[in-house]
Amino acid sequence: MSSSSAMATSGRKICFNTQCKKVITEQTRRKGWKLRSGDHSELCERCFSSFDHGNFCETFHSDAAGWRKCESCGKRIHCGCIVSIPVYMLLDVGGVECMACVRNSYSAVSNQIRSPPMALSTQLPERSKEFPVKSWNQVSGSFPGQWRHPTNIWNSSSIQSDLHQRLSYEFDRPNAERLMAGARSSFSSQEKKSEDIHERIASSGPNHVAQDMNGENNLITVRKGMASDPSSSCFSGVKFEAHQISHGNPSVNSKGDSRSLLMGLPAPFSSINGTNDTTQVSTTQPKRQVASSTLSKQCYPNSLSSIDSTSESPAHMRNGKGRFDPRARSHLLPRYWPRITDQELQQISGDSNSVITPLFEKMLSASDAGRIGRLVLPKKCAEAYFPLISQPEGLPLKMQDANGKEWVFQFRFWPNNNSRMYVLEGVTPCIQSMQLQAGDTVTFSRIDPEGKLVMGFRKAANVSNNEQDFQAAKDGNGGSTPSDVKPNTVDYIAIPPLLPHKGNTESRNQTNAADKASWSKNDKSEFIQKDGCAPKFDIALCRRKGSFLSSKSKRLRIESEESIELKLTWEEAQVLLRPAPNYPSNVVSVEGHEFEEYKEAPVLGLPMYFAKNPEGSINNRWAQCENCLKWRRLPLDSHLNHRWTCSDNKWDPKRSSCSAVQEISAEITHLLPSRTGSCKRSNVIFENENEHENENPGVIDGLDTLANLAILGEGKSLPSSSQPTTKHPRHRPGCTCIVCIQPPSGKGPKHKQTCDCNVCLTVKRRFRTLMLRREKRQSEKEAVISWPPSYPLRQHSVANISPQMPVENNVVADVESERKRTAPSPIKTQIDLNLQPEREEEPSPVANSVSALNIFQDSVELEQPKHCNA
DNA sequence: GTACCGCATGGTT
DNA sequence: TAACCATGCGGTA
Repeated sequence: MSSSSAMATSGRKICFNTQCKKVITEQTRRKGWKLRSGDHSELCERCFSSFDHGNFCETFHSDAAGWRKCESCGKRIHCGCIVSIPVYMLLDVGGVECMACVRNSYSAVSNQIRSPPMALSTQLPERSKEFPVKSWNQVSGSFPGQWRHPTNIWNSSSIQSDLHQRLSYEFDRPNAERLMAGARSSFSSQEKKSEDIHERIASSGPNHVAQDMNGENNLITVRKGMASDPSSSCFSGVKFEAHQISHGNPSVNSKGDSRSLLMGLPAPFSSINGTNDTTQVSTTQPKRQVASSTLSKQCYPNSLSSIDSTSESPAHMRNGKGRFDPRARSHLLPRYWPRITDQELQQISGDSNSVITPLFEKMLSASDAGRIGRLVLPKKCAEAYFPLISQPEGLPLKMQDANGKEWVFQFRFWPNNNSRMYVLEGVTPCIQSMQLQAGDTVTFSRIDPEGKLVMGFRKAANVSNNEQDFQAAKDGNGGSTPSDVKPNTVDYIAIPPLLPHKGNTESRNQTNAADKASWSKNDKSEFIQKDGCAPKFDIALCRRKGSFLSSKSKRLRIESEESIELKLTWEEAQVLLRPAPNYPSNVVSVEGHEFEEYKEAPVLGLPMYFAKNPEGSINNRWAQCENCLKWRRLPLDSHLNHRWTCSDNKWDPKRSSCSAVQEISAEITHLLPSRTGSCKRSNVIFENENEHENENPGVIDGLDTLANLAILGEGKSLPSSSQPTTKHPRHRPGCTCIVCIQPPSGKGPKHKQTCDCNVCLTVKRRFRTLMLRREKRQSEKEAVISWPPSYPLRQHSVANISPQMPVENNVVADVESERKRTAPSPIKTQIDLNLQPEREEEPSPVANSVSALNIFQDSVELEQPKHCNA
């Protein structure tokens, strides 16, 4: 530049290309890339040709640094050079993409999402195919007087930023925050301003929505719509810009620069001018296109049927029968976005040539589907698509169902908090005819050109992958009532504890049990599993229900036998949680409760078992390969990795491969079936592998620890407080829970019958509950379980009694004998590891967490009565 | 006593 | 904090 300038006075310049230095004259110089000063580089013809063909950098900078490859096509891009700035885009996910690929990806999306009859598509020649990557030389014209890296403008990491800037330019609103406040809030805040627009739309009927959009006077309408909804359809913005452009200098907007054109005109509508050469506009097209592309995606994040999914693409995408109303969708909450499938559209449209415009959908709430016969309509939907009503009485609204049957509902509203609450009255017959219930979804569409409203439906149980519920769960309102969630209630229950985030056993228990407690206080009848579906483990649902159940809404409180069962399953699952490798867990004590805190998401591992021989002594350890699920016999003192597979079976080379057959053993054959079903393990001890990693091979859950210490005759010294405890798996040194505060079997002071210490109270209380449960279950189990056949449970239990322990401290597992006891002895019972007696019956989170844990522990312990020294 | 109507309340976003 | 909306609830037929 300097050299060029220096020679300017003489009328001769040298080529801006430092590797050229050719003298150029007025006749031979060509404008190259834009400089930071706003001027343009001046090139000789040869260099310009290279520049114009897009290979300038390859020609002159091939040895320079800063070369990268297009993530899509692999084409080399000189990202470290001002010359190449316009020819690539920084990807949000990292990396770069050449404009050709950007264009292609945009075209694919654009072709999918664009509604054919867009207003300006007829006004503007669609020249999106002319995507002159080579023409980036003209980008400079877009930024007079300032240096702006295009990527700063277009390649922001967030799509919203794209929109942000774009809208801020389009509407000349420097404070773009106003525009970018988000679809919801901004629309709300601007709603009053745009009310006139809405009134126009609403008063003119549903059809006029589209008409407005397509009308000649759409400039104001769209513009206001945009102003009212900054996140609104990119199409609106597009049209606005195109409109503006079509009526004026395409390169100059109201601000007097070309940014409006630059920002707003999407590729399909680009190159609209005839006066300026294509390249002048096209220099911004690539960026524009990307912005539009990403913007489009942003505008329709869940338009599964319209963009992302080919299988569910709406009919109009293929046969032109249906189309979405992008403007309208943009200002609706996502949960109301219509997601009508081909099938549904086909059903609605039949064989006619009508155009179906899905308007919105709504998941039926309990009250919607109830007998009241009122379907609450989302306000914005009602105002956008249904006729304007000024009186609360509203007006009758004809609606056709998917079968062509016509219904008449009363469309009305109630004044509510200075607003309106729109309802459709008289929907009960229709809903009943569709056999809809809470949780199902009704869809509203419009058939054009008749303008007929169509009400379709989608059964919740039929929703693929429960996306709909996800939406409802995510959005809260949509599926927040107990009956709403009927079809997937189990999912809702199962999820929260499964979230493998930083947490701990007890806190999870608390949460879990807290939910249970709250649910139990509510309507159990609402909780019915649809179609008798068994509870499922669904990770995807985990996520959504995690957020779902985090809600405090009492509407979500549900209880059922199924839920309890699933919670138990979760309780089991907790034991499978292991700290992530290299991230040992911390244990913190909060108000006397131990919390295991994972620094990283814990790993779900498979359990290990200690198999006992008929005499009750542990003779083998079994672990399950996490790949092939085969059981392998391990030494008792084996130390396992966090994720144990057959290949880790160094103790048995023959079975150190998943291909090796599983060892046939009576232990394992009895072990395996015991893992499934509601019956808990029989004669196996469930061990948390994590505990083993503490190098305590004998560590077994809770009382198992104590019992087996006795069984194994470990009259060893007590673990010091500084040593890893051998107590409850979830306990660590410093734990003050009831288990940890008491001495191991045979140690410490003995408790008298009248002792009312915390431990004894716990035992008393716990025993009562336990025995009731045991009594209930024992009859079932005795009919099924006979391990070992020659050693009935009672004998086995007795066999487990440590000779070290005082008789009165032993647990006698004989249910019959226990049943006869009216007052449980504090010294002839089992210990509830974490129970706080004074809270057990309270529906507090803590109490319930304890209960939840105990249920699981009980289930484990039921056939494994153990000793305690209370 | 029941069903309906209309508004109020409060949870959720 | 405001808006939305699911549902509760009192009044009335």
